[in-house]
Amino acid sequence: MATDRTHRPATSTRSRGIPEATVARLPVYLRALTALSERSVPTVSSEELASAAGVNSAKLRKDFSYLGSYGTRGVGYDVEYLVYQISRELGLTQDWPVVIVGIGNLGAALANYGGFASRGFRVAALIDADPAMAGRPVAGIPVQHTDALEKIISDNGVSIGVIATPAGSAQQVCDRLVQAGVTSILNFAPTVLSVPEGVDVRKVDLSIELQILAFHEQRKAGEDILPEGVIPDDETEPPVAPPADTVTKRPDPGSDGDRPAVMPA
Amino acid sequence: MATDRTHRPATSTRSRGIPEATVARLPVYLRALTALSERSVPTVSSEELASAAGVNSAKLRKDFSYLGSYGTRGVGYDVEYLVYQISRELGLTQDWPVVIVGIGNLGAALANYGGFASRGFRVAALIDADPAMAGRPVAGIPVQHTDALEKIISDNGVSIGVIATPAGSAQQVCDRLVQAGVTSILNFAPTVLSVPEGVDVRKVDLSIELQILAFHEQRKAGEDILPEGVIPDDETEPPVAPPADTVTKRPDPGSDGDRPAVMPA
DNA sequence: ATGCCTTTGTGAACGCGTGCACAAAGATGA
DNA sequence: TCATCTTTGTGCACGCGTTCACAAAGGCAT
Repeated sequence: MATDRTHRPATSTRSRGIPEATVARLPVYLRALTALSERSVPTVSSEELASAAGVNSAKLRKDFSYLGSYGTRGVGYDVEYLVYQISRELGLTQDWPVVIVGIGNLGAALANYGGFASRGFRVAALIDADPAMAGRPVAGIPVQHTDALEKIISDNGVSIGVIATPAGSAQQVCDRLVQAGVTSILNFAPTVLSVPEGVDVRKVDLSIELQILAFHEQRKAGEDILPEGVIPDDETEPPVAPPADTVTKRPDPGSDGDRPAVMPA
Repeated sequence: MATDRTHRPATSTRSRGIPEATVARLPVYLRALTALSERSVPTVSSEELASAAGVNSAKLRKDFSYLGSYGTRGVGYDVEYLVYQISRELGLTQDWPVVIVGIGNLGAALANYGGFASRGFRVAALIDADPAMAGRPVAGIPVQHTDALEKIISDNGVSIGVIATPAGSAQQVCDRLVQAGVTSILNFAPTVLSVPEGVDVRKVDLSIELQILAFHEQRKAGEDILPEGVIPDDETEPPVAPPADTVTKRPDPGSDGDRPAVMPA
């Protein structure tokens, strides 16, 4: 999926003994547990919870073992207690003000997201470079101009920033965010961001996800046609020889890579 | 990033000898190469390209080695040729019709995404359960009602579906898509989808990404305060003892998990 | 033609993540 | 109190992914 394993913070250090892979699954467990909690289910076995979370029960038990021994043998896990423990471990018992930079289609959609507040995330501000957007309310929050970025970060003690700008301005926005004190960034722009040590970046990229699906899709289609074991080394003819000293300019690959996964405007 | 490594198709089989981790990076390389191509750069070294893609050069070379020997020692890789080879490997030389189900904020934003066409992805249809949406054009494409889902899939030969509905209807939509012939799904709804063998699902979940960032953020903050090596076993007091036979109902965890990462309506 | 220089392609080692399988622990009932 | 049954917690082995380090290969200048 998107954020993928294919998605890791630059720092792959094992924080407090908890493996990165486990951290990535904790929110999934938490969601399943919250659902059980709302149904007033008192306890769950690792088997049941694993099934709800779509993972192996042994993996789930090992994941929980990194947090501590919160289960009761012969019974299972206390739902409420586990919800609290995971929330605490993830840092969701405190308030996290976030800013969203780039209020286009996607930025606006993110601003309207209802799942923020319930998890301790609060949209502190919406920021856009377009002066025409300034003052206009989106999801009940007035959009502010990029000029005020540093002040907003500072005044609200923001440490998490969401970038939903076009790719062209993403690095610049990123630099300003980091300079202003942001140390965690969720990037929706289709660019590789370079950040100093100590800053975490997670990337969400629709285009990449679709391309990965296309790869597997193509493979499936190929298996239907080709007999087992045959390797189709070259389905179609190559356009030009590999060691071509003449530069063969492509017609126009279509202007891509300049906008985030979802067009901001 | 989001698309994680935490996010892998159910089938972790090594397709045609290409590791899953490599497949996930190919789109990144492709983007960097496309940028070079537009600047008419004829060749790149593994070092340069790796830097642009934000990876280790040895990793990049090994990744490319799974595709074949497309480089020239002492020189580097021919940009145009490599663009073609990666595109072909990813299946981007053909047309991929996709449908988007759930035209809320996020669905609409996705529909407006400009990066589809340039990569061979074409929005074949927009589908929503709300009758009031039917016929209304979004991004120049008229929204169709869910009733026509099966016919749309069939008529257009769609094999890739994007789910941007609330969590509550995601599984149902998924089942219908799969039943109609879709074998790859990009899921934006905050739910674990269960699909039959042979169907790939990738998940994009804003809430999870933020929670992972919060974890690392909390860890950073803790390091500043606590001395090295000290393990804070219990920063705050637990709300209730772990083996509580009395079911302690939580006040209200906030209704979450019923809407996708971005509110659809 | 020959030697030097650059860069690829890959063998090998290492570390992380996963899954198996079982011992330990607690509940439950007689 | 004791036996039994259920479920957790984890030691261990395996496989994938990453990285190092270097030999092989090709270009280029003399």
